[in-house]
Amino acid sequence: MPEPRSAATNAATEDPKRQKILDAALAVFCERTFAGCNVPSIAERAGVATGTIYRYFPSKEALLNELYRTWKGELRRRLVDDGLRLDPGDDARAVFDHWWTALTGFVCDEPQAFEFLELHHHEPYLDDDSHGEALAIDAAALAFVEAGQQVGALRADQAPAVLIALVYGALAGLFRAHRLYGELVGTDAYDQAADAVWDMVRNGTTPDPTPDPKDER
Amino acid sequence: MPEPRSAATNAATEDPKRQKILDAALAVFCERTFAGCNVPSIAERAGVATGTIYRYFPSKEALLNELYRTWKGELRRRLVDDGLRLDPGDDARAVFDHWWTALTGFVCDEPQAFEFLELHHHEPYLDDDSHGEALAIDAAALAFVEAGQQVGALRADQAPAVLIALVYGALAGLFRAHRLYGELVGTDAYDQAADAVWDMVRNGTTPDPTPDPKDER
Amino acid sequence: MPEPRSAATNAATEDPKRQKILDAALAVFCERTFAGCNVPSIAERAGVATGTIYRYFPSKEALLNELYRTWKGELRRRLVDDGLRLDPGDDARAVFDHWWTALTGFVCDEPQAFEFLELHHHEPYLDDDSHGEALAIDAAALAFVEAGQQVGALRADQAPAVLIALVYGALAGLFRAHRLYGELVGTDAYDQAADAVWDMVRNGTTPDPTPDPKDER
Amino acid sequence: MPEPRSAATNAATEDPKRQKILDAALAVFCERTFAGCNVPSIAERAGVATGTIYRYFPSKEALLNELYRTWKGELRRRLVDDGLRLDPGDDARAVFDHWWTALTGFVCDEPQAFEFLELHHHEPYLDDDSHGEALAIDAAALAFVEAGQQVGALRADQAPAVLIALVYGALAGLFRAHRLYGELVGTDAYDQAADAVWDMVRNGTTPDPTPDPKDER
DNA sequence: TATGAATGAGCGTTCATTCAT
DNA sequence: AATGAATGAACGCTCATTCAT
Repeated sequence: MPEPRSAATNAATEDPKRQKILDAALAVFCERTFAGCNVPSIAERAGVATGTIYRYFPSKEALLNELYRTWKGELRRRLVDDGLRLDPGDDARAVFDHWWTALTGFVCDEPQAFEFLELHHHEPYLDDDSHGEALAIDAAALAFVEAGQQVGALRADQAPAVLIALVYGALAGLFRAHRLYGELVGTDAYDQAADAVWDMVRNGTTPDPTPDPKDER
Repeated sequence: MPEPRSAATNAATEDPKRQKILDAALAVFCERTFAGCNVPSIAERAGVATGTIYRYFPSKEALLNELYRTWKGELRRRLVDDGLRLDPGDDARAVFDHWWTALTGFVCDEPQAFEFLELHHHEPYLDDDSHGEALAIDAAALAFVEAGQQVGALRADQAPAVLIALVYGALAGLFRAHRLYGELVGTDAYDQAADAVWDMVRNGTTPDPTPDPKDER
Repeated sequence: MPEPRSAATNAATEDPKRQKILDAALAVFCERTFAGCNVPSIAERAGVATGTIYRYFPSKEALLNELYRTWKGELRRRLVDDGLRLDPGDDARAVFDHWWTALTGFVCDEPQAFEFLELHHHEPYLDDDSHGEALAIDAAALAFVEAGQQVGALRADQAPAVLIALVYGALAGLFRAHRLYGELVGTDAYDQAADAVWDMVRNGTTPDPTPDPKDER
Repeated sequence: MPEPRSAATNAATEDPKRQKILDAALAVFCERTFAGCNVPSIAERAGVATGTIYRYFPSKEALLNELYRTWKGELRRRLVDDGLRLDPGDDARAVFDHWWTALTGFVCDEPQAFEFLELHHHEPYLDDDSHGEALAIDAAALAFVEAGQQVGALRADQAPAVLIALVYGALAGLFRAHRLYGELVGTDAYDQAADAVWDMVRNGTTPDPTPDPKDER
């Protein structure tokens, strides 16, 4: 069982200088995107010489992929590995809450990492390992949603992939609003939004009480 | 009902070669992002020589901004200008449907444009006009949501900006899933998702009947 | 005997549009130098389309050379051809005055042409014809100066080429000062300077009356 | 007497690679002018890669200005700073000799630098520092000439600026002849020409004995 | 091991020249 | 004959990467 400590505790990441470079790259990639920044700016942010970067990473692209793999992996760990500890008898809302908490926990603990992932998920520079990490999350989420639908806890009028996309998208939207309009959308908004997002995916929301509520049941 | 003619019908965009360059740039920016592509690749896609680009646009950056302004403007037109035609007496769900239809209509009619906007909303290269177009949409959406909350149609336990972020984010999530897993998430998913998204923002969803889990079934 | 009318009256230069291009090029070359300007700027100044320039001149370089040849030729005409009309019995100061007047006349009548010649005499783009025109002037001047030295009118302590260089250089210096500090150095300065320049080249200036003036005689 | 060490002994110019680039640029600017040459040709001449130029100078234009400022400054040093060491009691010819020697010394020691200055004094790319250096020389020369005129040593029938222009122009003319017809005009011509140039500016040349042409012989 | 100067391919952009109209 | 849009080689400059120190 993996240790749930920070992503920095990867096997490969014991070297503190290596970590400083990764942190600096994360920050710079967020500010200017992968293609929009240059390697010396990462080195400067890390407090090392440009050449030093190439002692730890074979290329700028490899740095991107390591970062992507690491943080997408950390997200997966929070979502999936901890998810396995859930009691199968837990009710649906508890399962949802677990997922939402894991998601928002990641976003609040590592906002830069989340922004980085959002910003670079479509880069043609990502390698198969990076994509694999993303797919692993999707697969786990899919299984949970399908189970939730089968027990009637989650609405069945949407494909599982759609529900996942809606939830993840809603979180990403919240995050973006938080970044842009920090004053209007505080970090507590993530918790408060749980109810609304749950209403989107749960089964049994009362339909619009338009003509005859009985028909709807 | 919005006219489905393309945003290309702008006054400034009658010149077909200019339009070919804009279309090519849209495609290339989507595939490789602004900073990740080079001008000759846009020229090649447009079927013109590199120098020709500069007869129509003063710089690569100007091309990005024209594209951003044009398409964000088209989205605003669909959302806001047509929105004004709504009868103020329309009920909340009808207003929501209008917005959702306008949003998904744009996404389905111009998927590349939507992807481009999603991909470049954070670029430091965007000028004031481009940002202004984005702010105009936000302002209009905010007004609608506040009105909806005041008449009790939209849930009041979330800040207006949060509701907007959740809805827009859900759509963007859907779109991304559609791009990645086209087979699982068809284009009809946009319409079907309307109910789920509406449940997220409307007022009056039955609270979870926590006391008695049996009802949940 | 050539007609002393303006240089524009060359055989090849009857076409007024051709002349407009030459005039525009002269102005633009003066302002920004040959290598520092572009062809469209010449066309704009001439009031023609860019392509039209190439109906009259095979290349930008050919335009430079035609201009150089034409104006250096005009200068030669003023200096040499008119010089032949001088009565061989004229005294030396009259000969000098003739040359100085021809030189300053050219500078005052065609300041832009003179500036152009000064600015481009060293260009590697000049062809043999252009250089030939320059050499023709030098040769004629050389003959006059040698004659002047032999009859004792011009100082013999300097090589003929040196005297020519000093006079021409003094004029060019005057011209440059006139351009830069127009207020301090008016156009009448050219005439006034004749005495000073003549004192530089004539024979028989009293040497410094240092010890014994008698010795000097 | 000025120290004949090169201007390269500037504080900012200790770095030998930087100096190699400056030297190469000087040579290439002389051969092809600023606008007529490209940066790779300078790099090749300096024996470095193109990119290396930009480690030492922010732009091609900055290279031009550094060169102009440096060499115009060196000329000023030779003319003005050493000029202050003159004994105020020195007679006018001695003052003139000092200036002429300083001028010709610079031309003979640094012919390329002089040619560069002559070739680029009119560039629109020169910055304020560069122009300032040129103005400093003019101002110093002006003061000396005005003083010379007031004590009656220099001719008063010409404006001070005119006398300066004539002398500097004569030197430049000599230099140009030396470059073009090296065989006819040797480097010793600079010294020999001092008498002639002095006769141009000093007071008290015998006026032409016009009354009796016989004396002229 | 760490540095940062050096490299040169590749970038965004310009411009002499061409050619369909 | 004249136009000016189009071309693409060449420009000034940047930057991922290398390597002598």
